[in-house]
Amino acid sequence: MSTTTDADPTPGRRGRPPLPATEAKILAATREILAEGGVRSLTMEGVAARAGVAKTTVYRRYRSRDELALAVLIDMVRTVTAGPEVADVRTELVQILRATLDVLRTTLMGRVMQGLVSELAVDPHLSEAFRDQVVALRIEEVAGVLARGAERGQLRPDLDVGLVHELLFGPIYYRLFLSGEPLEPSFADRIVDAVLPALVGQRPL
Amino acid sequence: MSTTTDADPTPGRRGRPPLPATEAKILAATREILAEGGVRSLTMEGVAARAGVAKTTVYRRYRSRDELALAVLIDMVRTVTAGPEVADVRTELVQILRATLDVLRTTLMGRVMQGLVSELAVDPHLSEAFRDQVVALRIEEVAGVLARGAERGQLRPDLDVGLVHELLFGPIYYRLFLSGEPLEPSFADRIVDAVLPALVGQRPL
Amino acid sequence: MSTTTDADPTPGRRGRPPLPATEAKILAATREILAEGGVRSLTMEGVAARAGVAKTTVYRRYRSRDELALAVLIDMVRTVTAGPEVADVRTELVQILRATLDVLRTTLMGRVMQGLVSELAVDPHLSEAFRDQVVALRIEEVAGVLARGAERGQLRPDLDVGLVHELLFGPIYYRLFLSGEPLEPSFADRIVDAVLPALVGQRPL
Amino acid sequence: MSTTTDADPTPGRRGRPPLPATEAKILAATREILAEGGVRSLTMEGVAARAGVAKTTVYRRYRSRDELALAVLIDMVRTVTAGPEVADVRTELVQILRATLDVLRTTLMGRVMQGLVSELAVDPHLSEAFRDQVVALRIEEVAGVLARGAERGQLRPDLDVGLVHELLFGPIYYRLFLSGEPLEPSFADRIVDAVLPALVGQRPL
DNA sequence: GACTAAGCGAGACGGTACGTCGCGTCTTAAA
DNA sequence: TTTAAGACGCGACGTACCGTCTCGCTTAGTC
Repeated sequence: MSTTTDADPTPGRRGRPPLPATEAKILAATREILAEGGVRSLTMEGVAARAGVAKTTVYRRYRSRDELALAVLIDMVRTVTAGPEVADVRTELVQILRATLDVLRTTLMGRVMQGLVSELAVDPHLSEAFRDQVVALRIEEVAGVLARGAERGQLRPDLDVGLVHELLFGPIYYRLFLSGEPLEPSFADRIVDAVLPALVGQRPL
Repeated sequence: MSTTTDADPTPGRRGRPPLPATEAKILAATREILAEGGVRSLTMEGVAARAGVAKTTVYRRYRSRDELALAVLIDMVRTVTAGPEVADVRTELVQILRATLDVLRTTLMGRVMQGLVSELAVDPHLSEAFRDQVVALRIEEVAGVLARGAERGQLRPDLDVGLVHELLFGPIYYRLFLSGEPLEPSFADRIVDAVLPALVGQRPL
Repeated sequence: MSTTTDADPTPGRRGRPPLPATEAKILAATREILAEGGVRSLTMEGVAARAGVAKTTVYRRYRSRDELALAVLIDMVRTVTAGPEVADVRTELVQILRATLDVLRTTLMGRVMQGLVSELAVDPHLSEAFRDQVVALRIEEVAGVLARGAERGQLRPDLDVGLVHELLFGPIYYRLFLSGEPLEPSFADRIVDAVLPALVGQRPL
Repeated sequence: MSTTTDADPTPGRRGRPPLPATEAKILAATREILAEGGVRSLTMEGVAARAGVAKTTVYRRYRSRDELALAVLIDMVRTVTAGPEVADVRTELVQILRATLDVLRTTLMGRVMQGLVSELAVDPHLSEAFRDQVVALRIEEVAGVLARGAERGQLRPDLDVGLVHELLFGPIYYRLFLSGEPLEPSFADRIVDAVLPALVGQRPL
């Protein structure tokens, strides 16, 4: 007998449930198109065709091109795993930035971000989703490092996590979006070295 | 991408000369549309209609939507004037960043940049133009400050201008594009305070 | 195309029987939509929504939009009652035509016919049902009049009922479908007066 | 020198004039589709594809499916020529009706009419165009016959042309739309024979 | 009283066509 | 030669309905 007290997921749901295969086909098609031609070539029509799915089915799940692209992006973020915890603040920060640089340089993530950033900057709904599901993770990591650093007495205890996060990641995205400089791993070290002195100093940040 | 209004003195030219008024009408219409609906609503067709000009006329001057937007953007950058030269490195840097923050916050520049950044990141032709005509100016300013600071012995002499520039401006554009935090003037101080220690320290940047 | 509400006495039937209320709700919704927007706006989806019924439920009863419209039409025809039998051929014919004019002018019947005629003309299945259940009734009436008139010696005995029926009703539907002239009651008199001389004359019709 | 007083056809016209070839291709494609599958299968998309023309180009000329079908229909009506003028009323009327029957039976006209009639009955814009460009011609013919007949003393002089026209053509369209009886040529004779007595008699019609 | 077949709601799904927007090119007449 | 005007082929948009198909629930009759 089943345990009748188990919560039935969405109990009153009616109607035919969405096929999980369809979802997967759409995301796969989107990823392929993105890889081949970038965000410029991403169209709802193209995705539907490539996925072997009706246009209406795509629209039923993603109300816009951007929402779809964001879904793929978030899907990819899941795979990014945090590095091991070490005792040294500098090493930890470098690890975090390097992981970000690696993802942006070696996966679709960079191209998708480039194509998505204009929408992200303009559409509040989209940017909220992005911040909640992507940025928040990175901030958490930085917050953890700062907290541990402060405990050990290596860092000032009154640091503004948001600001530190902006100082660390800002240059990376600046390169991705505007300067076009390569996102080489050593960039992580240079950023951390530039910001770290301020994190230990006396003058309030 | 001709944005000059100078008279072209080509002697052997025949036929009707381009009306200078037309150029102005197009740029004005573009600016208005940009202000009202952002880059999303900027279309060649709309610009032509609003300017009371034929579509072909717009195309004759700007080969694409992006080229047109960039022309407006560059047109606006001209108006940004450098602050006065002072003896203090920190003050100079803060002045530079604050000027950038002011322009992005109070003029169309911010919205235009948000709308344009995806194109800028993707189109080499466009990004080159942007870097040559916009970024280069800012780097020059920073380079000047660093040089004077080194002369006075306030700064290390071996600094990488490009890197410093990225550290300073990165966080600002990060806010503009991704985090959505306000571009308040005090942000300039906080950035400079965070980076400055590294510019005077012993460890190589 | 079951339009009967009679209890189906099939003995071996199992499962839940159709709710009679559902049938009524669907027909009512159809009539309303027809009245408001004509046949153009009649959609299965709309009917289901308006009736508060699932699309599948509508399809289970009426396999197409036209079948549904025809059901409503036939439902309405039932209400048309024949006039009293009188001794005068002319009066009887006028009565018949006038009843038709009245129904077409004052009820939904006219609009429904206008919307349905294209389907009626093209779909053999549909037109057969229409002729059997609607036209046949009118022909019967005319046949009765002609027979009684012949018995009394008022009319030629060799008349072609089908032809007479076409001569009488043709002009009415011509107005309804093509000329747009009003279907006023006096039109009945004028038609009968035009056709009657031929029904009594010597020359074979 | 040109005669400056000559009326220049649409003198102030600007822009590229519509290609006549395009018009022809669209109408040809429409005719083909109509012939193959009837009005049911007539779609703007299909017409555009078959004509090798952009959908927008079709819409630029015909704002709806019905307008397009009507254009083809009117185009076909042009080709119907009147029979020779003879001294006998009956012969003339039979000629007219027979011509109509022939066109409806042997050309696309019948099928198009069947498909179009629902729209014709409902859309005032459409029905007006149809009456002005198609029905009016037939009424003119009938009017001519009646007038000449009255001059010769063969017909009553006070006949209502509109009514006579409805009596003559009503039965034909009744067959086309509702009864499904064949439109054989002899039907013309039977109609005329049925109506003619009333046109010469004493009782006012 | 349990089983079972149908009615029924809901909604996913693959489709077709819709009518519109904007693109970038072209052809024309006027300035 | 520039300009205004507008036709044109094209690609994509987002929506409306279509008719079919699962689902899970409800409601009978039959065993």
